[in-house]
Amino acid sequence: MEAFQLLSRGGARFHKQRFKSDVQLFTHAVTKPEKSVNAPVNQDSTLPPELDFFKYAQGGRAKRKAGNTDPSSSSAPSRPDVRSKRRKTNHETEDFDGNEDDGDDAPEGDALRERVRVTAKGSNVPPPIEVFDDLLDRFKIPHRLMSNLMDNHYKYPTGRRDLAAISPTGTGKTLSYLFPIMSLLGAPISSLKGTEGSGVRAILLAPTRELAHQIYNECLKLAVRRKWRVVLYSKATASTLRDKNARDKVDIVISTPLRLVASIQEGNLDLNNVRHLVLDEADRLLDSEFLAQVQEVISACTHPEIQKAVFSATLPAGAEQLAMGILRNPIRIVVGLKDTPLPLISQTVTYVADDASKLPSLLTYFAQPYNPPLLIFTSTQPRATSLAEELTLNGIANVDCLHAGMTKKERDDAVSRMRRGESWVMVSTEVMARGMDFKGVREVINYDFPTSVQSYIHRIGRTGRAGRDGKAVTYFTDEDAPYLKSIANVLLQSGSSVPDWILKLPKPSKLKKKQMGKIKRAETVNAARKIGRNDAIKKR
DNA sequence: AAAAAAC
Repeated sequence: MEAFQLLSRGGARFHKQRFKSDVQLFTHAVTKPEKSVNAPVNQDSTLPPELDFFKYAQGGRAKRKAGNTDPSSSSAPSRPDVRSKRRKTNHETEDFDGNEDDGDDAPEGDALRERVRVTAKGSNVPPPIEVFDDLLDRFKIPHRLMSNLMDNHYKYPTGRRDLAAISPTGTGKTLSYLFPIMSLLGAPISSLKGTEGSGVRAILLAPTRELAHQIYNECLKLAVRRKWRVVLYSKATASTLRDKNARDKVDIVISTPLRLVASIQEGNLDLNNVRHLVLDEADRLLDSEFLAQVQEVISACTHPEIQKAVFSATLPAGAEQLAMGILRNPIRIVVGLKDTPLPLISQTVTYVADDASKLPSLLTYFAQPYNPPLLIFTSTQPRATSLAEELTLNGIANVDCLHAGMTKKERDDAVSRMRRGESWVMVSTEVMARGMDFKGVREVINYDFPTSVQSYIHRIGRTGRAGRDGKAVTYFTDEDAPYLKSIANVLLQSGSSVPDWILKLPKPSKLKKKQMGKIKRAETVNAARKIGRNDAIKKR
């Protein structure tokens, strides 16, 4: 399977004239690299602003610890300061390796990858493309697909290669797998007269219904004016596909894992013709609650030529190991730095003492002018519901709520209101944390402290998308103290500043964390007793 | 370390 790389995607507005001049600039910079060596020009200035996801990176990137766990850095003889690496050209890097070449023999694409901070590993990694037109030269891209892409205002390709792709939030991962898949499938199965077997050829998995739906919408945009059958898998669509003839006309299925597993077990779905399997938000799909389901889907995909790909902005070591076990001879691509948010997002943390002080703080915030729409995260469903009610009672306009305890219709309606710009304040749980792309969101508030670094990175990644900047505020209480430092490190790595005293916090020992847990539990039990909820105690 | 999400 031919693999290729996309480099970056632009936002919603598209001016053909501007696009042209940007492309010329871009190409110029690549064909004459020696100029950029001598000239003290920041190479990044040749990037169109939408593409420069790291434009505010100066401060923070250098602070990343030398001993970071990113394996992509291990090939360097010593770890140079990130800031100087950023200005370093391909030539300089080679001198560093003792290579006397003037760079002309460097593997094609290395300079480009360096400039856009993409690292690629694996055998026979094809050179990246830098504009979509390069695809036409190197691959057989159906014309309709290409023109549908242009009609949808995609400006630049983004980092992608089949198999393991790690790229920050809002950098265009969805397109980077949809486009190659649709291109490689070539034509809808209904027009192929059996040459490609029968049955669905691509499965896209996502951890939430909302995300699956969003991927579906993106997919439909690329399928305009072609007879693709793209199915957003649900109870309803599953039942229309009980008939094998109907099933054989389907090209792409987008689903959450459990829905798919249910159909497989009922014998109402066969995945033996699947050529492309994508795990979006892979680390989430590979964590313990989803793992068995995902493995069942994978083992149902029996076609020998299947290409599997995992995508996420975060991939902790455990998840990566699982992923590597699933993938065959994978290429691993990292855009920017793994497990690090974009410097486009300016992050702050706010001390609020205890839970009771959170609402007053938030209301103070709302007393000042703010930039809707706003996304607020809470730790539980009831807290999301009650905070939304509380805000409405306090006169905040157009407050909405979304969590998985609501009905499908309620959830769908909430997302549509958000998409139409009718929600100004959306209070939500982890459901909204990953993948969701609401273009206008300029600010995220973590009302409740996130339960992991990954959760933090994904939550704040709802803003700062497609090259726009964003703001993220995180409330923390005394109880959150043991986890504060790990989040503070994330802020530092991505260019936001952190008060000194937080950095001086001792690294919490496992014992201390345990004690905090016990205190928390005791408090909860006491609170439950007070309101006579003994059932709540038993549950725990 | 822990809630949420998946049917």
